[in-house]
Amino acid sequence: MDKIDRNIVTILQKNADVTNAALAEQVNLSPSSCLRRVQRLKRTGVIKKTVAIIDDKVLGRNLIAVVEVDLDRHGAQAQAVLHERLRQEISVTQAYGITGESDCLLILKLADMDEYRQVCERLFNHDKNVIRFRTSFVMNVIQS
Amino acid sequence: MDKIDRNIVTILQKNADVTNAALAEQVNLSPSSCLRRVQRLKRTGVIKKTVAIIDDKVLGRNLIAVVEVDLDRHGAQAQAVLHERLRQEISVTQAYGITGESDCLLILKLADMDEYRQVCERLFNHDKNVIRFRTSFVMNVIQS
DNA sequence: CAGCTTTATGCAATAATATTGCATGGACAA
DNA sequence: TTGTCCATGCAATATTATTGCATAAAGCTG
Repeated sequence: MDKIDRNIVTILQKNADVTNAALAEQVNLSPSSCLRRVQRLKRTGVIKKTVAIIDDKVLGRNLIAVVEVDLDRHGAQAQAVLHERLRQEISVTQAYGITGESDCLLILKLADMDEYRQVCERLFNHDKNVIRFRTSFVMNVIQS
Repeated sequence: MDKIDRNIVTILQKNADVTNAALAEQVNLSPSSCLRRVQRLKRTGVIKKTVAIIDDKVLGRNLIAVVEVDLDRHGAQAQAVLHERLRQEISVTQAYGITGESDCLLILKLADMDEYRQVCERLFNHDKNVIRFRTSFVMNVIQS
């Protein structure tokens, strides 16, 4: 993990569509050396995967919600159930355990309010460990 | 944007490393037809870009912060300045204008507390429009 | 429904790109 | 120095993406 490797991941993080030859030129390496570095970065888990970024509007997932969740018990056992449910839920794009007022922060990408209602039903209303949750909706995306 | 297109974007959203031939097989198309669909999806902006997902730990950006920001004035003019600064700041990975108690929600990916301090300095302390901000730190990533 | 236009499809040829073997040279330790 | 290890570049090769073309399907219009 030297300077060149960091250079490579910085470039691929922004745009993984570049050809190996173009990438090699940007980092001043021959295509073969560059490729072998990329392969190693993938093999060792530095590059976890590459994904396509899809326009949410097109897929009809234009409604973004931010949910703070307060939990009753913080034992590993009690939380594991919720965590698993969060991972199952396709609209939950991010979920963090956080310090401060609340215990969890979720980012949801939803089709509409009806889907929001359904998700809440599944995640919270049936879980006694969830004491309370507060939702804000995203009015404008400044950066993502 | 038919069923096949949706199928394609769903697959590429999870893994953009698949070869065109493999993708074609998964959606029951010939490689050439499949490729032409992918090209169109890119051309029309459905697929915005493809990026490599990098292990944050490796890059030394292991500290995630969630920041809620309260603004004084909500005029477009006053907000534009902050928005631009948010976009400049490399550690700000997401920024949303939201409903509810606060006005903005930020997700920061940081190297350490010192970087957090510096970012706050740059973003908030010099901006009279920022009345208050509250930060939570991520203890564990449940889903991302 | 026939006739027309438009669009998507698959095949095969071609172009572009990724991948590998191999020889060389630099860095480092004994 | 000498030997080992590893990264590098070149050139050959293997994969993969891309395009031209003929055909078929889907819409449209009268």
